Amino acid sequence: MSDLLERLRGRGWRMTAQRRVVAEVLDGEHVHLTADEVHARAVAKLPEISRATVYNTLGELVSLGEVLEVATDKRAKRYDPNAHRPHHHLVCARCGEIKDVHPSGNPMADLPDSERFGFKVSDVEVTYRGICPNCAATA
Amino acid sequence: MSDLLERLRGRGWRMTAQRRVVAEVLDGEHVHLTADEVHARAVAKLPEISRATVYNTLGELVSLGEVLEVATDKRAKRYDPNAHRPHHHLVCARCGEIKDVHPSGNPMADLPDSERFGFKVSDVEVTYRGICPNCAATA
DNA sequence: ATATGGTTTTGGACTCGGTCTAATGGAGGT
DNA sequence: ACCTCCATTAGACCGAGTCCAAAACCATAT
Ligand SMILES: [Mn+2]
Ligand SMILES: [Mn+2]
Ligand SMILES: [Zn+2]
Ligand SMILES: [Zn+2]
Repeated sequence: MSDLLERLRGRGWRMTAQRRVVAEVLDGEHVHLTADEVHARAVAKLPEISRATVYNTLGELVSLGEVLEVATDKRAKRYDPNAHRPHHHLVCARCGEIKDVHPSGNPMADLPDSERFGFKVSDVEVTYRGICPNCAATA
Repeated sequence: MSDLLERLRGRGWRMTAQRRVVAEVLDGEHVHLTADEVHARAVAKLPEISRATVYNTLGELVSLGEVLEVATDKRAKRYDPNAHRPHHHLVCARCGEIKDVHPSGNPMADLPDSERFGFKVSDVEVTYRGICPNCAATA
């Protein structure tokens, strides 16, 4: 049973068949699907769900803070249900696979005042890039 | 006179009026223009330059390693002529202004082996987000 | 100077990811 | 049952970017 689903129910979010399948599709570890991937998997469970509803629902989940938008490549945004434990990403430059990672160290502290240009800095995002074992084998 | 222009000439890149204006537009510090911004500024100097040529030229400059693509927001890619001194970015969450920054520390070393999932990790990209002084004032 | 052929430029059609809208449907509250 | 919202839907629309075939341009050979 989906963690996300539990939390949403707990928050009194109105549950519908469509919203349920979207939440179900987004369950798991290292899940970073595009909207169209979510739609494809949702259709498998509920054939008539529309693309618009998937976008609407994803947008709401993001507003609720239950899902994160991840923009690791310059193509489609990806949706990440792992919103409650802060993490960064490791991306395969060939196939695009994305893993959640938890680097040690605090990059925030590594930005000296002289490099802040008067900004109030509130957030830092780290993206590692490389080649996944699968792609390395299929070189 | 443009540093970029010098380097391109030195590499024997065929220079044309269109390519020159694109290279000129891309000169300077903390420059991170979208393709359409480059086009707009190029048109000011050479009224009939086409959008396609701007895209072609930017693509070539990227292939040559003379310009970097930066994807700090999920909208248009930005083009960064500061390709020869590695750096990261500080982005204003409100207006989108982008500064080049040089954090201390080595985020690469902060990713333990147990968090690499067998990837051959080759690159890391750090994006700081905050509010620029200008936007803070206009709150 | 002219001819030749490869390279560059161009406008427009096209794709892709995403948003918006107006109409329809359905869940709850009375 | 009825009414009022909210959710869902199809499809039009949009911005960023790519692709293509035709035209213009440039370097060189003659
Ligand atoms: Mn993640
Ligand atoms: Mn930069
Ligand atoms: Zn891979
Ligand atoms: Zn700002």
